[in-house]
Amino acid sequence: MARFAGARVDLRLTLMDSAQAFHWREFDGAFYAVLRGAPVKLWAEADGVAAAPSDADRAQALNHYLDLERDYGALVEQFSAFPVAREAIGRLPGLHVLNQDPWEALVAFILSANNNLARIRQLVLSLCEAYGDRYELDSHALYAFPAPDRLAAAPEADLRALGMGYRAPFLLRTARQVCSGFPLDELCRMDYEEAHRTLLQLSGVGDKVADCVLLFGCGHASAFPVDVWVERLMADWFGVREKGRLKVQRRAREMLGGAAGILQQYLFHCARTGALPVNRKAGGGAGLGV
DNA sequence: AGCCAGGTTTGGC
DNA sequence: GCCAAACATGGC
Repeated sequence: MARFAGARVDLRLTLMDSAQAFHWREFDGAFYAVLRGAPVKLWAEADGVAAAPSDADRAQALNHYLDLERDYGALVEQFSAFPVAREAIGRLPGLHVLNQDPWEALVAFILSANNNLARIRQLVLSLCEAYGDRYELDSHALYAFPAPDRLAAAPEADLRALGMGYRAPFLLRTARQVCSGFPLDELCRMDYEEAHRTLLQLSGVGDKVADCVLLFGCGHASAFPVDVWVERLMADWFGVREKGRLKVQRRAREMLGGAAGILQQYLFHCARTGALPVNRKAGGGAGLGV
């Protein structure tokens, strides 16, 4: 068993409740998924996190996946110019931004378009169960994310039967693009602008989904996905009331800098859960008195 | 019944 | 470049 002593990450919040990954499952207080072709179990201990099964490579991979290298304690100081940032960060101790596989983030967030969290999770799990390799751990069946070629070979009607709806052809086209040489693994080495521009070539990927892939799957911490909630919160809490979401994204990245995306997760979660108040109509707000 | 959900695509100016 | 409509599905 591998131990990550002193790890402050809140597993349930980060893996299940923060809407950045959708394929983790919880059994008896532990969290299970297939990572890099092998099933993993994570659970909280008195001082840190434990993982099984364990080997040196896996521990190293998990350390990165859970973003344990980042100094989350420094975030409040880093965003001290924005009182609402302190408020949001303080309310969500242990929320980390995962370093996921870019393909997995890409698939999950294509499915996220104009969709709700419960259904995104259901679709991702269905996709894994239908096309991913099956594993078993602690007598629980676990399914890996299907590789691009597995998805590319699926009939569109079958994807629709799983509930993908109009996103089925997007997913198919993107799977084929990835199979025929799209540089998914090089996005992490490109600068943000180039990586963002490159992702827009994929079917079903617009500005927002591209930013999710960059933030959750490519280590681009400055990527700042602007969805309905973030659009509202940027208007209400930061006074950013630009017309389009891309403009809001640009303003936010200027204001918040290299870790904009990390803060985005805290803000997004507070807005979505109502922990901090936002107006439903974007731009209508009187602001927050903090 | 109608609106909403971590939007994108398409087609018209 | 900006704008509106269409797009599947399920929960409330």
